[in-house]
Amino acid sequence: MTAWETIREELLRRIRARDWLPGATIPGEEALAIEFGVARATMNRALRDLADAGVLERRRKAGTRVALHPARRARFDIPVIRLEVEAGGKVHGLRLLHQALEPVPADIAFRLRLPADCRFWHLQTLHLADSAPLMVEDRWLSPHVLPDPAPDFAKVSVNEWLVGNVPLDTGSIDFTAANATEAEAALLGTTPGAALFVVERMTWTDEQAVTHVRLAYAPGYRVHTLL
Amino acid sequence: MTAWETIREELLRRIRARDWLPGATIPGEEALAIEFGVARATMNRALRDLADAGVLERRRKAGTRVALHPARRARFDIPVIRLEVEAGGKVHGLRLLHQALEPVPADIAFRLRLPADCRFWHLQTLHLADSAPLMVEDRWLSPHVLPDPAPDFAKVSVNEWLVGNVPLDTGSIDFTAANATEAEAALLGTTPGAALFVVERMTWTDEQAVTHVRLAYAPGYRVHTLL
DNA sequence: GAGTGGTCTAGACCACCAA
DNA sequence: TGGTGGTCTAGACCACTCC
Repeated sequence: MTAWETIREELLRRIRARDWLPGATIPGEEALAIEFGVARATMNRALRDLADAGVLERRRKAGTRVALHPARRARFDIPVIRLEVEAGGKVHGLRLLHQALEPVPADIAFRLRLPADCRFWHLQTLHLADSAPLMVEDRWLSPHVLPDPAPDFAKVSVNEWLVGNVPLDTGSIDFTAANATEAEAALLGTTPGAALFVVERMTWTDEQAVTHVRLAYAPGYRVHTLL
Repeated sequence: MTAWETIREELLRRIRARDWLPGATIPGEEALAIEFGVARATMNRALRDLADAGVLERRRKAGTRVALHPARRARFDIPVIRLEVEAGGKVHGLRLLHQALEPVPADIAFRLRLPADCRFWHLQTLHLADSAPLMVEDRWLSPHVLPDPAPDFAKVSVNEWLVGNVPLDTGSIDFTAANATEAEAALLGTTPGAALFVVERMTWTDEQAVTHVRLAYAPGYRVHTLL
């Protein structure tokens, strides 16, 4: 355990032991550095780490306070389907179900900040784990990012091709739930109406929409994060 | 923009422009520090930030490499229901539906690492936004953490009482989807079988299980994160 | 063993913002 | 406008791990 980690644990202990109450101002960086016998930079590292985690709130002049609602932030690993499947000791499979240039539906065009009447590649793919259906991917992909002989998405997952070939910029991820349509249920081997965990990702590069993808997972799937 | 942030952006630009390919080793900290004309600590800050974000992978002796699957990690704010409701300009309401000491169900006891035949407080609460049902909370709470005159959970949300009064330690969050039971549907004003977004949190303090809570949100709810 | 990143120091200047 | 956190430097030693 390094010095700044040890200090961070001690600061956390004081907060959890309620030596420092939520909302209270704690001593300044310099005072704490002297108390713990370290350089200010080391104390800064510990304090900044707790501020990043949402445990402390820091402002110049105002000082450092204990957050009123601690542990408000967490990290999670964005699921990468192939790695997830292979981590479970299974083989990842793909089945490209549909690929065509089609007008982007209005709601998706709006969320991608696209003008009306855009045509994107519409791709539907079934992902398998050891031949068991795991997830249905419904993607709208800008034709402007594809090279002239387009890649064969029956062999390479669109996602993996993108991360390897298109410089991504900004993006967002949403998590929600949806009832399985009849088509989804048939593909995933479940019943229509079953609750599916849905991930929606959008990405832009250089202000240009690249892709919108909706991943609907078979029942039982869950995202797990430690605090 | 500070120096280390400027450097981070330039490093990101090189990665996205494919000057540095995924998997490739990039120059060492010291070499880059010289190139950018900054101290090694400043360069370290930029490189460490990208490694935290999952863009770079760093190992002693082996050097720094561009990650094969960039942007694999993201942060999100753990939803705090009352704040979320109030951020939407609405009033957060509570209705305590059930409170009793009951044996913990086997599956939850197992996940909380509890011995068999434990009795916890079982609390069911309906959360409202401007009197519209928003979320059903089903919680198992260790009786050991409550003071003798127990708090009135009809007035204070259990969650808010906990973060204010119990030193929390480790925990986990899961996201999944579930079909609404008849009881849930009635409470949330939807139909049985509707797909609900479900958050499950568990917390321990000092190796002792504190609580297991399952939050089932009304249809339409989503968690949103920027990348 | 040797090269790389990880940490730490003592000091300095700066940016922000509450008083 | 002064106090606080944010950043930066030049240098040092250490810890890990690949060779």
